[in-house]
Amino acid sequence: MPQLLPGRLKRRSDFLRLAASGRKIVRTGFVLQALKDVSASDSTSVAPVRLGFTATKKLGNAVIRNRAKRRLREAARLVLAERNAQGMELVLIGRRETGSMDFAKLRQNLAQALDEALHEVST
RNA sequence: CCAGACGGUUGGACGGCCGCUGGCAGGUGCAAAAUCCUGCUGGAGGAAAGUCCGGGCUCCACGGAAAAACGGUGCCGGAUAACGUCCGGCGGGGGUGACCCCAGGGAUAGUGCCACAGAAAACAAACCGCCUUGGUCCGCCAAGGUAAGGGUGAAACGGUGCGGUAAGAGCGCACCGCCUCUUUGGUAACAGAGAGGGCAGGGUAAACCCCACCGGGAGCAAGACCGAAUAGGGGCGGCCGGCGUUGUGUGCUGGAGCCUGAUCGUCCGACAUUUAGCGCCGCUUGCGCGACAAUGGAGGGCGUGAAUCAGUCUCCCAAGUAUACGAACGCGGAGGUUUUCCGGCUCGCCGCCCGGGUUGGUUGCUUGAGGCGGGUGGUAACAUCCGUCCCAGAGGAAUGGCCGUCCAGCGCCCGCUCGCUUCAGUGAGGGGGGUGUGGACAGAACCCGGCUUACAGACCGUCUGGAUUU
Repeated sequence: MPQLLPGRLKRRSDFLRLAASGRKIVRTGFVLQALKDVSASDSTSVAPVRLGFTATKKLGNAVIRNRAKRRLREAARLVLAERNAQGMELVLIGRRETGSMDFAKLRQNLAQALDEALHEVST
């Protein structure tokens, strides 16, 4: 089946909703918040997975924050390509080690966390 | 070669796989837009940072200008769109020097302040002193003169020397400094020279202040356009609708008025009847005419004061009545709040149209005081001319993620050369081999000119001081 292109979460209200009621999974390199997209659950069309990224000022200056977001975005792109996460809303929050840790490890952690989140939501 | 001063350039290179975003071309679509696919091509900085100055641009305010207030700037000249920036000078200070630093207008407009110490901190005074005179119990005391010396301080009323004097003092003189005037050079800041003045005018304006000059405010989240759903606003049409009160419209009754008619009043009045009288006869109770008057009277004229009736029309809506109306209120009803009660809330429904406006979208948005190369003018900042180039435009915010090879740089090991020295070590050097490590500060957000701050290093040029060789 054709994988729909992932959409983006952009509004502050979306992030707050995920933070309040999403499933929260902490791993080295990131914090994952996942939630089933309620707005699209009853419709017949398949909803694309929606992604959001957060890097707070705690991480450092703009260069460090942007690098953390870019690495998370790339890891998510690779991990989501081999999974079906349709109808999910995901938020990835950068941590202090996101920009410097080994990328393969980051990708592996994300895959595990995502599988766990998918399992939890589906049951 | 060492040490240093100043200015400039640069801010790792190459490749592979996978992505993001702008543009162009082609394909997909009847076509436009959008989407998707393919190819080509562009895609962070010297500070993109801090947001400290100055401008462009946009909106708002404002009649022009000035003043006041507030804020800023502050030697002179130039550059510039402008600046608190830059360039060239001047003055002061530092350095052997190349060079560097300066918040550098006014203290003779006025007000204030100057801690501690010191006798005294700005207006003249005198703690220790020095000198003269007088006194003396020989310790010194009193009066006067003086400001050279001592002491305090960041700073003490020009400095040094000679003369002078009781001791002293710009008291006099010379030089230096200062002030005023004149003059020379310079656009000017200022510098030089001369004359005069015995010297006034302590510091602080990064205290108030004075003077000169500059400044309207807010910012691309400016501003402009398009505009979904929902709610709300306005208009039109259709449909349904309980009761009461009020309101509004309409009809009738009603009220008022004009006009007309009738009634009425008055006048005229044909005509009719009656009558005096007259005429005629056929002379019986016959026929004809018939004044005045009376009565009746068709009809006509006039009449407004009032009244009555009818009608048309107009006006009014106090009252009555009927009817219409989603206009108001109340009741009822319905909806919904899980159920019941109470309370509160909402209430025509449907359709169409209009306007405002939020999320959102488009625009502003990158061709500009533009970059590069060269010529000309200028000591320079810079100006100008010619040629050439188009060089990021995101929007929870693209310009990347991962990997490999290499180049600087740094560390370690092996070997080499030279020096020292107890045959074992130690120091220095260049560069050969191996190996590990490894690239700073930092991310455009409308755009420019600056300033400030951060920064691993690498390279180039000019100059200064020192050493060595010839």
